[in-house]
Amino acid sequence: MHLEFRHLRSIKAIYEAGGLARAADLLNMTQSALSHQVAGLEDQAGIELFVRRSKPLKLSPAGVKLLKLAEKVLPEIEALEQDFKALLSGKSGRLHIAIECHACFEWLFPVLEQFRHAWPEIDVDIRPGLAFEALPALMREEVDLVISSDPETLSGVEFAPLFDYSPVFVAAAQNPLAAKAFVEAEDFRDQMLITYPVDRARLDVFTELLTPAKVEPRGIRQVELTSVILLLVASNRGVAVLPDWVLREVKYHSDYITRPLTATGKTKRLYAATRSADAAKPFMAHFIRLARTEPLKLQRG
Amino acid sequence: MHLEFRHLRSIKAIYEAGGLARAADLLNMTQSALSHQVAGLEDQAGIELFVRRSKPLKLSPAGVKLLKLAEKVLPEIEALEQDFKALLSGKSGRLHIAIECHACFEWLFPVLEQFRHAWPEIDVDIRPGLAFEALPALMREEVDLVISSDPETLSGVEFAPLFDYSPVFVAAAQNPLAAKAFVEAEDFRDQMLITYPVDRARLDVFTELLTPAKVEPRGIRQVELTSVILLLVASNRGVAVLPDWVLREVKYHSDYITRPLTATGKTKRLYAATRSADAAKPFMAHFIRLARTEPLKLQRG
DNA sequence: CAAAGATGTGAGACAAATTCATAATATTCA
DNA sequence: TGAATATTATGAATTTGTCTCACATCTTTG
Repeated sequence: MHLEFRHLRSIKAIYEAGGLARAADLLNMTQSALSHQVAGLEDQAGIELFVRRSKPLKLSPAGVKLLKLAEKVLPEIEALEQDFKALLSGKSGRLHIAIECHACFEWLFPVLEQFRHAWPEIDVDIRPGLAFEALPALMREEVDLVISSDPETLSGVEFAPLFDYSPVFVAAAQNPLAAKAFVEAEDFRDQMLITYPVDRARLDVFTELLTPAKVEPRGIRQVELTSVILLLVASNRGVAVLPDWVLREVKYHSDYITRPLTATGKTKRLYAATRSADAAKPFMAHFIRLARTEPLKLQRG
Repeated sequence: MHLEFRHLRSIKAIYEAGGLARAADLLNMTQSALSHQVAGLEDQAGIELFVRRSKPLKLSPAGVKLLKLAEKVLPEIEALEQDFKALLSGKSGRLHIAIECHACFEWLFPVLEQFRHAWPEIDVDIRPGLAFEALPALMREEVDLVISSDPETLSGVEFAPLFDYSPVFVAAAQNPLAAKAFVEAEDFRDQMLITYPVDRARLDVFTELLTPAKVEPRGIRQVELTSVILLLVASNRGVAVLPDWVLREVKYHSDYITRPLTATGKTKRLYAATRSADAAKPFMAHFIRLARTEPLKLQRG
């Protein structure tokens, strides 16, 4: 049976108009075409849709079923067209975010909470699966925004600066390094280092300090959750380097000490990467604005 | 936007097959045709349905919405086709019954109760609106079965005999006519006659007795409900003539007397009229079988 | 970087839907 | 009942749109 929407529209029109000729008018076609169409459909379905004994065509039982279907399905199509309009106008859309920096959860959640409030139609999601390369995924439209601290010049991708942060050393209060005003690469040589379970290239300790100085810590332990890292640090099972916004609560806690990396401290900048085509969209702009201002509040504590 | 089922099927196939070429196979057409179709649809909708940066075609947000629609709508079409098959095979169908004889409710309800049990798929209804001529309505397929006591030779319509019944006179026990062993036309001359509110031609009292004898009762009161008629009769506000199956409960009740019409009694036969095309359908045959046997149980009390 | 794999494009073949003109049929009203 | 009116059906010609074929273009992969 080769049913098409055209047929549903026709059935509905014939029912509502109460006759072929009037229905044909509604559908902007000739009465003849409608007659052919109905005949063809009845032929295909092998069942009569109308009772022809009386002249103003009347629906048969099968016709009634078809009409019911039409009345259920046709509105759904119109709804879809509305959805598409919303997508085009930018009220609706998708914002799937890939984060390269593991600790970004901390400030991203509050930002997303505010964002969802302002843009309820947008399909928001975070893809923490760092299993894939984020920027290629962005270009393949698998994700729509990438949080990264390494801007690249890439055609079709724009990097918007978000905010600066400092990777900060954190250790237990009883750790010998508490005596120092700041830490250097050499200080890690006899420390157990706790990191997120990601590649070294994405960990500030290594990119900013250890790799350039060719220093290897005594050991490395990979832990997924920020709160667990802090737990282990508190009991002096290791030390860690985390972004300042993560350490805001810990900073004045007596169990911990926090120290800058090197005498001057290190500063890094986070960026939001989006496809150029999306960059102009209002909801994207709004998200980036939020991601610029909200984390600052966290950093200030 | 000129969406068609074809497009829904295509979207679904492309999604499931994970690529144009494989999907085209599934749909029994060339990859090229599918490509054209998708391109055309995207053009119409003015929105891209697929992400083309990566080669095994991937759905865009709009495409996902379309897919969702497809997954909702396509099963409904298949369900419809099943419905049609059921209609054709005779498992499903419509049985709208027109009754010319008003008192038939009494035996029709029990019959329908049994019938609905056996044929739950059949759309059963009673059309008591005696405002219309039943047989023309049958031919126009507005109803599917007519209960009548006047068979006619009509092409395309078949009359199946159901059962015989007697129109029986009923009056209050204190009515003077209680003294008689049977009633005749003349006996009605000074009685208030209670009837259903239908044409005289459809009332047994008139067709069998009064009209041939040219007797007019003292008065006529039209009442819709059988139980109300019996109520009025009990309080001697009038007399009535009702089919025997209606009087089964009343027969041995001390408030009432029942008497045959004329010395020999009158006998009439009820018929079920159906369109010849429907007569062979199993559910019709079953209904008629029930309508032959069930009322007898009522008549016997 | 070349081969393999996948999608896009354009012209022509083909099928299906539509139109026009007109026939057939049903309904209405006198 | 029969003419007038309204409604649906039919057939041939035409238009529209879809599909196929052949080939170009682009991506991915080893």
